[in-house]
Amino acid sequence: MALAAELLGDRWTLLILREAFYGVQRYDDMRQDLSIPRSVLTDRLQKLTAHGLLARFEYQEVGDRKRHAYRLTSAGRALAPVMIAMTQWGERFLIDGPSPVGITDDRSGDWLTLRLVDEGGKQVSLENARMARRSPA
Amino acid sequence: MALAAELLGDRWTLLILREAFYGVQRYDDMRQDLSIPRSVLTDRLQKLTAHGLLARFEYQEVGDRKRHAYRLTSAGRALAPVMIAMTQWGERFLIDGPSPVGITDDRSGDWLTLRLVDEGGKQVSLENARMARRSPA
DNA sequence: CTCCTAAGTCTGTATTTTGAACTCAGGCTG
DNA sequence: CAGCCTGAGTTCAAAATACAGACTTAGGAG
Repeated sequence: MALAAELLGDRWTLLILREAFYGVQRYDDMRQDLSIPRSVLTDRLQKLTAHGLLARFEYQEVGDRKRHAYRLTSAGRALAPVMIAMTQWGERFLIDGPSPVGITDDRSGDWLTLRLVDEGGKQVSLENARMARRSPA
Repeated sequence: MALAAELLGDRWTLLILREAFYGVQRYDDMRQDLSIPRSVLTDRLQKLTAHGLLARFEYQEVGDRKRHAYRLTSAGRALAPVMIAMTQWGERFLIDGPSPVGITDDRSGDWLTLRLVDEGGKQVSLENARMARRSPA
């Protein structure tokens, strides 16, 4: 968790990843959406790429030259629960209502939420959750 | 989510909250655990308190004067899923193995994990999760 | 051969972080 | 009661980062 915090813990990285989740892949689109300074965007994209959360790829639109952009890797996509958890928290404690985007099941269309489940798959409330040290050496 | 990222998105805030989840309440204990500069710790504790994630309280050990320290509010505790999600992600992609702390159900002792569930409470895999805009205005 | 655009790099200034020293309140010790 | 100790800060200068804006580069279009 400390390592994850080190990687994600800065003002822009989480927002850049959110853009990536939204499907934004191009430098200038991110820059406009976020109003992020170019040098910082360049730096963060490089770091995220180096850590394997984003992959740089070339693309070419018809009648245009090759360009490159970024998309989430599987490691990047696996951060979805973090995003969802932050969104759900923000909805409850920051804006007191649903945010404009949510998560759905692409088969049923149901809205999805994150829950704690035990080893048998049963849902457990946060009230009953405790931190515990693994393998009490 | 952007608001949550703004609040949590810095190198130290998440680590301070983790300390709070571990039960660390005192300034100097946090400072030692994290090796965080005093001025930054003071600043972050103030911000977290101002935002209602931590509450400052007085305590007094026998034969000692009153001091104060910090503990999580309910809004702070509600961030647990974010911490858990980050920890689970780190376990899979950063350290490739279980981290030294996990979450248990305090009644059964079962280890708990975060899962996406649909409106009926059924678990859904991340593969089937899509971002969607709410109330297509 | 000049213009345009996406994706950068460069540069000088402003803000933040850092580490180290200093403060302050109160109990304890001699 | 003078000085010491400890937890919880504040203050300061130096270093690192972020910022805004100008500049660069590659290739297609006019």
